[in-house]
Amino acid sequence: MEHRIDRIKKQLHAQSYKLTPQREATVRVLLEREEDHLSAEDIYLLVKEKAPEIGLATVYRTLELLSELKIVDKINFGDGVSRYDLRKEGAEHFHHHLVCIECGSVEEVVDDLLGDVEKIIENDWGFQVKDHRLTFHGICKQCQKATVKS
Amino acid sequence: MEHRIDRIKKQLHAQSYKLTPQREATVRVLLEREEDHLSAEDIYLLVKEKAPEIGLATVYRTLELLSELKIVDKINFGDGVSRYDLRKEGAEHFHHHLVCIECGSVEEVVDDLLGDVEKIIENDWGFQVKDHRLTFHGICKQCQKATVKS
DNA sequence: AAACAAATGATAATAATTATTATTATATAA
DNA sequence: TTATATAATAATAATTATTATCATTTGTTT
Repeated sequence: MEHRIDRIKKQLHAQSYKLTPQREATVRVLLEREEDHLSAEDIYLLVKEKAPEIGLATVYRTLELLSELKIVDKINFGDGVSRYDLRKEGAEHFHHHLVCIECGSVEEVVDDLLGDVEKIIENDWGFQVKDHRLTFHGICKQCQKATVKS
Repeated sequence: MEHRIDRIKKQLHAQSYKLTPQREATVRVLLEREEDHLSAEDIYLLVKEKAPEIGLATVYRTLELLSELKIVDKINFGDGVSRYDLRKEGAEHFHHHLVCIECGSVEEVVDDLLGDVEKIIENDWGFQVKDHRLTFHGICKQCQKATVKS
């Protein structure tokens, strides 16, 4: 964990931003809850446990900054809320998501499955791909089992 | 166009909803501007030209209804606004989008490029895919040319 | 220590969306 | 056809997420 904090610190410094205590507390929450897809409000409440004096606006500002530096990805699953997701270390692209329409669970797919598709987009459409967002909506393993049973 | 209105009318009736004049006006706007990706506010203003007495809430309600019936897809490109996109006739899945990070233009990719990827998701993850959202962010043809010139 | 810039906290403002409510249109049953 | 239930609507209030403002604090440089 400290290693990753360090890396993020360097990424910030490279653009002459500092890792303030508030920013560090926010990053720590993101690291601890890496599997989750937290909203700004969620993150705010969790950061408050570590640093009760922090303001909501600071959390938003920090997330915005981390977003610009591609340290986190801002994603929206269709409810009106933005969620923030740490990029895996060294990952060039944003990972994919499987959203269950029954139970609302969100699973991450880290493999990049879009290599071929991106080639098609670049060759046939002349569109230079920089990043992607891919989300599948469907029924997760658990909910499939539940349906069979009932 | 009348043919497609008719189809939508039937889809509504099948769930015992009616195609009221307000709903029809909304659908007509969506059909006329099929290539665009309009926000609820955009649609409201356009519908008002046909039916000036319509209320914004009705447009929202209509779009919500059409969304549930999978007649339109609600999509969010990262600005805080939901956009509404008619499904192509007979299309099983939502089409893909190419969003230019320079000029903001949005291009549609109607071909379904995800067949193989969906198979992987179903086989390896045991996730039963019902629909997908795929958006590429990058630089469109026009902006690439512009960059070379300058 | 003085001066400057960056970052923060508190809170006001904004924008998108949803809820409420009274009214109107539509369909149904006597 | 008229009475009655139901669905849909317009207007607008309320809510929610996010952004902007601004006074204060922190940290850095000279």
